[in-house]
Amino acid sequence: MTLKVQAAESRIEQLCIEHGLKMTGQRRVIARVLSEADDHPDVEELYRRAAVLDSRISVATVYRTVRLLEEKGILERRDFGGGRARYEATEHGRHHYHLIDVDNGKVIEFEDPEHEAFMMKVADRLGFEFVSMRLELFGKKRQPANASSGKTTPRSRRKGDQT
Amino acid sequence: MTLKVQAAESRIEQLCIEHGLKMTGQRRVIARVLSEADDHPDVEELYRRAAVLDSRISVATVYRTVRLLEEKGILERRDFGGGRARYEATEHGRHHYHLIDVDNGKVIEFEDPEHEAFMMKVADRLGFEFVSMRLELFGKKRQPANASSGKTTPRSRRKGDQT
DNA sequence: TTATGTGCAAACTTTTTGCTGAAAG
DNA sequence: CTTTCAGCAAAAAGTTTGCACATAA
Repeated sequence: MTLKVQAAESRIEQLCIEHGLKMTGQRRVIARVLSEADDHPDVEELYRRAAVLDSRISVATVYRTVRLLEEKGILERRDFGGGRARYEATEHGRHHYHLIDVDNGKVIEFEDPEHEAFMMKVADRLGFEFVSMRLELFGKKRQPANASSGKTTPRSRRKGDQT
Repeated sequence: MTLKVQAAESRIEQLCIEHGLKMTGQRRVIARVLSEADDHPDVEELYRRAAVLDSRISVATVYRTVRLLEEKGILERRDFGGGRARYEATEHGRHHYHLIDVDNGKVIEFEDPEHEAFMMKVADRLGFEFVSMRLELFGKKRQPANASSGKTTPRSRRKGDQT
């Protein structure tokens, strides 16, 4: 009987294995960071989090891994405005979508259960096999009938967006 | 009576004027290029088209203009994968969406009349005022039951995508 | 006439890559 | 043992910006 000494494989690591990827220490760490993320980190942020678990990791590796996993369909790239790509694990069946607050870049997730099925039908009707989709909604927070409109509202594309 | 010698203002130029923008020669040209585009040009492409109409224009100006028009809500930025931002005029009411062929980057447009109304409701329910949305569907062309599977299929992100 | 826009080239930011040593299978 | 991966630093790609001149209103 083999004794399991290491922490169980993370969900993303599982998927990597299923896709036949060679599991290096670095990939395992990045996979774990991704599995534990419940937000939409960009490469910098993934790198930061990975470096905490294992400092002998480089940004280049994070870039290469993230690209690889995207090609395998394990990760999805998002663009919420802000100049850098952000990533989240692909969820099959239980898709969620994003509402981005244009004033501060904050991201709110929402669901629409019928949506994915509908999009698969659209793809099918156009002669395509569904691979993935993105739905991004941009909005401004509605003020709850409170007046002070002289706020310093950042308007242009900013670099450090949240969530 | 004033004689109109110049070509009529382009649709985008109209919008610029309505937004109180100073109309320089360059902006007029870019506005026209945008008005006449029925695809999703990136900055390079806009620059190329604009340079045909007026060669004393620079890429920097195209970047600045495109950014300005996006901030004014006249243009919308898209990311179809391929590393550069692509632009199209905002359409109010008659939104269309994009299906991207993951194998060759080609973009097909499709409509869904109920969709925008539904998204406005979602935004509203979450306490936001609808600003804009993006919907991108990625798919692989379904082979019409014809077998030859040994094709040289480009897989990674390529730089010169179509449409 | 004044505020704003433009061209140019340099700077910046994000992402990719060539090369050499390392490690997975 | 062979093939693929990682680190590093250099380069590429896309986009922004400072400055001096030009131009719209």
